[in-house]
Formats: sequence, structure tokens, C-alpha cells
Amino acid sequence: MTGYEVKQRADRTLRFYWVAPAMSQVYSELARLADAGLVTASLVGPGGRRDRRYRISPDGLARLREWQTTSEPEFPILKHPVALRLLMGSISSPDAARAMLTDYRRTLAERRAELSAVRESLADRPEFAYPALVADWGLAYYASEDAIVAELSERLPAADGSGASDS
Amino acid sequence: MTGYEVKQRADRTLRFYWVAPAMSQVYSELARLADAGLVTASLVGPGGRRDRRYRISPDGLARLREWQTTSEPEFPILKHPVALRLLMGSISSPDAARAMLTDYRRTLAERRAELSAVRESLADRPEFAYPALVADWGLAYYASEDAIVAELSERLPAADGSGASDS
DNA sequence: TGTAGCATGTAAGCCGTTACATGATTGA
DNA sequence: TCAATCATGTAACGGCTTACATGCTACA
Repeated sequence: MTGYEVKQRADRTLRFYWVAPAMSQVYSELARLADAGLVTASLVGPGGRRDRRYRISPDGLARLREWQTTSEPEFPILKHPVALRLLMGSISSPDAARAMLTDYRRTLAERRAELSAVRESLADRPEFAYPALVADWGLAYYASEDAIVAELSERLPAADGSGASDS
Repeated sequence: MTGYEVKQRADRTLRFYWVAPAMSQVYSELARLADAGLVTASLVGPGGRRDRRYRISPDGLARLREWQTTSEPEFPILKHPVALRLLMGSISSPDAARAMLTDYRRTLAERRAELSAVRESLADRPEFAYPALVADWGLAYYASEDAIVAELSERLPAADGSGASDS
């Protein structure tokens, strides 16, 4: 794949479980991997274009496999701007918190639809069995997130004045 | 609070929804906030120790409130090393994937117990109503995570040779 | 002929980490 | 008296971002 294609692939699937890397990072990382011999590059394109097409090397595949099965996975890192704001809900009004949660459910629904589309494109394709499992994982996460946020919204105090104290 | 106390607080609650910052970051960030006038520092301690105790300033509180209610929260960022490895499950054996998921459920249970303890310490304390809501959010997440991982484990192909192809 | 998409990079900077470095207080 | 905990910082570096910069190809 070219760097550009790697970026497209990452935007399609990787971003749900990791980060969608910037183009600049894709290119610099690919260059580092090539230096380390973990991928090989070839210049391609009819008419001698300077597109670089990368392929994983046997060494790279071995290292990837080793990383995958031997190294201990870290615990997932979550950075949740909505939960972070809710944590300090007491400095503002319950209504502000409620509105924020409602908005969040909306964007959650959009994300869910995007991942659903990915999941459908993976159906009945044995070569994508693992990506399909992971997509289902993501969909389950979004479903549970929507359910708990709905519940939390209801548990928020009814509208009255404004913020109480915190410590 | 002192920087040290801020760090302890972050380790106790913030780490479930964000990151547990390194001590060094707590101190440098506190210094930046003090420079910006968003917190005020006072030297304290019997006998003239040089402990710095910080307090949020009126300006800081106003800015925090503004950030909380006015700024649009980003969508949560998840970095999930287990999902990332599972995504490429086809380069190794289903058994390796199964073992990884089993391990993950174990550490998930530990985390869940830790957050449960925090949640219990927050019970029946109206001043911690919002932190309690957020703790319940986290507990719901861990519960759903455990359920879906158990299900995915079962959907993994039964043991046979080793890895198939991927693309 | 112009614009959207394909394609590749460099530079500066932010957020967060680990490693390094220091010192006071409490209590076994 | 020694170890754990409280307490504060600096330096180097990693991963990732935004801004900046360039040029080709397909097609409306």
C-alpha cells in the first residue's frame, strides 16, 4: 500500500480502537519502518511516477506476530471529554450537564452508524473475520455507552437554581 | 491542595476517564496555571517548610466553568491494545487470541474492583453526586466490556493449525 | 481550465512519559 | 537508624497534531 492508502485504511477501521494518525505521521513512520527493514518500498506507477508502494517484509511480519502474541497488552486508555466535564458537574447547572449528554448521544449515534457500515462491508468475508469481531466489539461499546448515558441523564437532578459546591 | 495531593486525587478517580498524569506533569502544569493566574500558591507548613499549597482562583473557576459548559466536547479517544491485537488475529492462532482475551478479562475484573471501591466511598455523599454518576458510568463500561469479550471469545474459531491470511 | 482527489513530505509544538535529582517527616 | 511516604522539581524524549509546502492525475 502507499502511505495514502494506509491513511485511508486507518480512517476506516483503526480510528475506532486507536487514533486516526495524521498523514504526516503515516509517512514518517513508514520511512522509519523501511529504515529498520520491517517494510520494503518500491517506486511504482506507469510513466515513472514517484509513488512509493510499501509491503511488509518477512522480518516485519515476524516482529508483528511476536508483538501480537508475546507482549503483554497494556490496559486500554480512555480519554473521555464528556465524562471529564460531568465529573465537575457541580460547578454548573444540571441542565447544562443534561444538554451535554443529549449532544453526546447524538454524535454517538453518528459514530455508531459509521461503524455499522464498516461492519456490513465485512460480513460474509472469512478473510475479515477478525476485523468483523472487533467491529462488533466497537458496536457493543457504543450500544452500552448510549444506554448508560440515557440512564445518567435521568438521574441528573431536576432543574432548579444553579451549581452547588464541590471539593 | 499540594501537587502531591493533586496527583493522588488523579490516581484515584481521573485515571478511569483520562490519564493518570506523572508527578512531573502535575508540578509543571500547576506552575503554568499559577503563571496564568488561574490558581494561587501559598507556601505552608509548620516550621516554614517549602510545601506549595494551591487553590483555584476566581478567574480559574470562571475559566473552568466556561470550558465545561461552552466548549464542545471532543469525541472520546480510545486506545485499546487488546482490540488492536485482535484486529490482526489472523496472523497468529485463535488460541493465542483466546488466551489474550481471557487475560484481559482478568485485569478488567481488577480494575472494576478498584473503581467499585471508589464508588462505594462516594455513596450517600451529596457533594460527590457527580463523581458518583461518573463512577457508575465507568462501572457500566467495565461490565459491558466483560460481557462482549466473553462473547467474542466464544465466537473465536475452535483450535486447529495456525494462522490464516489477512489483507 | 479548474478543482477534487491522489500522493509525499518538513517543521514546530503539545501533551505526556521516563529517568534523574533532591530533601524533609514519620514511624517501626 | 533506616525505610516509606510526603514533597518538589529538571531534562530528554516519544507519539501525535497542526501548519506549511509541493506536485501529479482525472474528470466535469
